[in-house]
Amino acid sequence: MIDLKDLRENPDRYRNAVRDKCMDVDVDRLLALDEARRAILTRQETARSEQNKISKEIGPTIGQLKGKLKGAAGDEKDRLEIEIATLESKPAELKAIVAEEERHMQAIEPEWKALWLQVPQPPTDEVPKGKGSDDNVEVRRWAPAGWDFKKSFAENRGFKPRTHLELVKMHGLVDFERGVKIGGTRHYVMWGLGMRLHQAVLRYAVDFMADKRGFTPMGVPVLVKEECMIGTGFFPAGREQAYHIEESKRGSGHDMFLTGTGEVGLMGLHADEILHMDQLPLKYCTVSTCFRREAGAAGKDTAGLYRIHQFDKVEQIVVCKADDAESRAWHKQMIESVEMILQSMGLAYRLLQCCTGDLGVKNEDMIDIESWMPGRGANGPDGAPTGEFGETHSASRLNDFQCRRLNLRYKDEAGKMRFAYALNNTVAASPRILIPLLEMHQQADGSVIVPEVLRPYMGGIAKIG
RNA sequence: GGUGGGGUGGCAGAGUGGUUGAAUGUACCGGUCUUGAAAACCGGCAGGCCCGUCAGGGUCUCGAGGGUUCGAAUCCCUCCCCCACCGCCA
Repeated sequence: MIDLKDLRENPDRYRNAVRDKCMDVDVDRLLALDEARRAILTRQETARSEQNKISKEIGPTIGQLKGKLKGAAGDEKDRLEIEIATLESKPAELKAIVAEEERHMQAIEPEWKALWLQVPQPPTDEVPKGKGSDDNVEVRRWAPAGWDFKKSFAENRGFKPRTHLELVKMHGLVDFERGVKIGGTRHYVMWGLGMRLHQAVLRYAVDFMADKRGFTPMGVPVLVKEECMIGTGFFPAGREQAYHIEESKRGSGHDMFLTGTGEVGLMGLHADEILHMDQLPLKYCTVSTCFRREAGAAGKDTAGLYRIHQFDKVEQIVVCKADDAESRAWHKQMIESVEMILQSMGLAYRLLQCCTGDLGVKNEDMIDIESWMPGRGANGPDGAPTGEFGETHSASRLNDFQCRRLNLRYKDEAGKMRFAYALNNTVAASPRILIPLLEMHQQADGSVIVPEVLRPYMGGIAKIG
């Protein structure tokens, strides 16, 4: 969530942010509500102040009189009762004002809060303006030795590629039919070596982050409270995307939501905390099962492992000082980790600078990493797919947007309270990453070479099939 | 799931209707003393919001929400969480 004071002082900054991110938030309505709210607050507090003052003045007197009343009788008793009643009537008027303003407040506060939560983090200046993913700008690409992006798979490798769908079927790595039987559409069963490969990628990614990059591995809840979803910025916008467990409907407890990324649990860890400067930066990673309803994606990527309701993901987050240069440095480093992993697995990829229209509410800057998937895209003249990049990673800088919502602060050198800056980035999401992994390492006979870095996690198996 | 106990400042721990945003201890920060450290002593030490150029003022917060009252950390209701024991159990 954004800083309301900044909104008041620089409303255009946020009007532009809404426009550039192609969102629909009535910033001016929020400004009007905010002003009305402050006016109410002022009136209410003035009345309260008066009330407290009177209360302090007459309170002890009433106490004394009531004490006397206990032992009094006859005329004396009547006199005391009247005196007490007179004193007590004084604050009644003020109490009415407070209650009145409270009603006004309740009339506007829900809308005020709802709008506030929707105002997006403004993109940084260098983020290219654009409407959506088509306007993202390629930053650079990388391919393993012997792979030329300009050539087709067949030209590169000397044979027609199979899609990951064919490969997993051929080796019995994934069973889609039974997955659907058990869980419905967009479900699957990882089978045998398929499961081992899936686990190998995840284990490798966690170990890499822990051993080579100094990130602390964590296990965090994937079933979380609503405030965690709001705090991390996924709600209200992403409400339709999350599975909702309505425990409260059973008469007790609170509702819960299944997280779509480990980021939620990792960032929720220090919500409402004031960290000591030297605890920063926090460098955490986690592997967690991720759940996504894929609402609104009906009919899109229906086949295969690309778009599914449940998957596993190694995620990394950094919480650092409120410093732009530091945030950028961490962003670079986090992306570097991903590149090292992709390169070590021999996967071709490209980095995209996402345009304003492709950013979410919470980020000010985002780099997507897309891996080359030979089995995607339309069929070429040889009847084989021409291949296509598919998003496998996303690295965001959130400024203080998320920590502000989570109320995650630290005291800076000067002793000033500040909201920390946050970043997050996919390390490896599987089984989606298995698509390029299988397709890029397939051999003419359909067997698949297991990248060397994964073999220790596969019991030494070097080839599938 | 049952029964009982409990949620107060970084931690510990007072406080059961009225100058208590909260005693005291401890931790932490600054100072005195010391060659240095420790000890001792002195001082400081919650956050949000609103108003104000500043100085400062006001208001809210004692698990959360609601209620009673002129006034609530203190009384009532609902919920959440923690601890102990019993039952059940991956």
